[in-house]
Amino acid sequence: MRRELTSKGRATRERIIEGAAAVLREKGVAFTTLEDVMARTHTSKGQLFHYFPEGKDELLVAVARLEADRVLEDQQPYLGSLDSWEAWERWRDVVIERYEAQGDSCPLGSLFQQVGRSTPGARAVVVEMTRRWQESLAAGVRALQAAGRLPADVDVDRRAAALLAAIQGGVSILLSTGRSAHLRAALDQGLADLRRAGDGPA
Amino acid sequence: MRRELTSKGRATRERIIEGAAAVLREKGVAFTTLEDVMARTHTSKGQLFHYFPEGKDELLVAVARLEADRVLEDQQPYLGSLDSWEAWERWRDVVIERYEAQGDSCPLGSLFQQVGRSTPGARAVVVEMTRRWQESLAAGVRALQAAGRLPADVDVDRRAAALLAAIQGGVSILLSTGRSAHLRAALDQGLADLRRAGDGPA
DNA sequence: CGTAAAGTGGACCCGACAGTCCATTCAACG
DNA sequence: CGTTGAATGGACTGTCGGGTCCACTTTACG
Repeated sequence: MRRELTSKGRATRERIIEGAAAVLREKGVAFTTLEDVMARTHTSKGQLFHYFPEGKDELLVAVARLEADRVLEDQQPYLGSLDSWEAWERWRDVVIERYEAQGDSCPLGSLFQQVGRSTPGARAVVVEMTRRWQESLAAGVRALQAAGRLPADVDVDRRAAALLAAIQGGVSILLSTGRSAHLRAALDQGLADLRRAGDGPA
Repeated sequence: MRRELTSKGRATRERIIEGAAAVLREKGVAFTTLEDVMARTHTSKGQLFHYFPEGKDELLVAVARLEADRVLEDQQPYLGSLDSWEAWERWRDVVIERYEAQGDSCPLGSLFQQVGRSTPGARAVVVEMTRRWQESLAAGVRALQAAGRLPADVDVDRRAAALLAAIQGGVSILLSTGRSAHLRAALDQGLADLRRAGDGPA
């Protein structure tokens, strides 16, 4: 089903996705039109539909995929070695800083919220993304266990799921209220509790 | 600025808001048109703009306000007396059940996500709603303290904020993936941790 | 070269939908 | 009653924006 693309073609396609991602980050899914993307990427309607025959939805999915990869890749340096409490705290700071910097435009949050329900394939991207992110967190928890800083009976998956939910919830609230207090609280509390699971009883 | 409304007028206004809320719950903000609302409520364009001169946005804010009240009112029986662990668990079950039943249509979530950013007054509604909800949770935590089931040095506000974020995050993930596992995990874990803060060190 | 396929530009179409306007009906009240 | 303002109905407008189409240009390749 994939058309052949020359190197020029691939470049243009890339440019469109990147540009669309930028526009989406600035204006949000709801207020972004194809014309916006065209203006930003110096392309024409023809090209847009040449590279994304299914139209807007297909483009959005492509952007979602890009942003998803980017978010994870972005955190990889921190997510990759969560084997000490200091590492976890550094990670937490990065997450908070990142989202505060973005202010109230979350490339993924809004994208998922809006696109996730409309198209069928889009939801798959979201599910996959969630799975990968949670898996990274779970790996971090396991690293703590391996390092002997956390007892073996901690429910790793539940912890990871709860942490992911904490981030999402904090971001969600940040997006709609403009305040990051909840994100902070959720992560601080989540980490503190995880830590207590180590020091505490058990 | 408020026009005089006869009793008939007030009834119609109510009917419009209720009907709009129903439609929004079913179709989501993005896909709901004024025509949908008109059809559902047996009203005409004229009436819509008669009662909501600012147009769609004003109507959406009205609905958001209604739904916000409804959600809190709905949980009040449980939120109101969170002075035992059993009460907290009952509350958690109700929350999960409620959201699972709604499936992937959250009257508030999507409403806030979409409306919250567009209009200025809408954001205020969201902030207010967040504040009230968190306050209810905080009251519950304090009730636990008062009942001697939780040490006094627990950071009540942080706990409440984290719990709220957990709910929001869980719901957010439920909405975009269709799975409630994260909501469950977040609430279970949050409660377990709160409980441990009571039994545990300290 | 030449020709076929990929790439590019943009005019055009059309449905959807928010919002306007006015004519008509209804109800309160002196 | 009659008149005034609220309540209602719905035709109409304008715009926005996704999607189609086709003419034209560039690139790949024998």
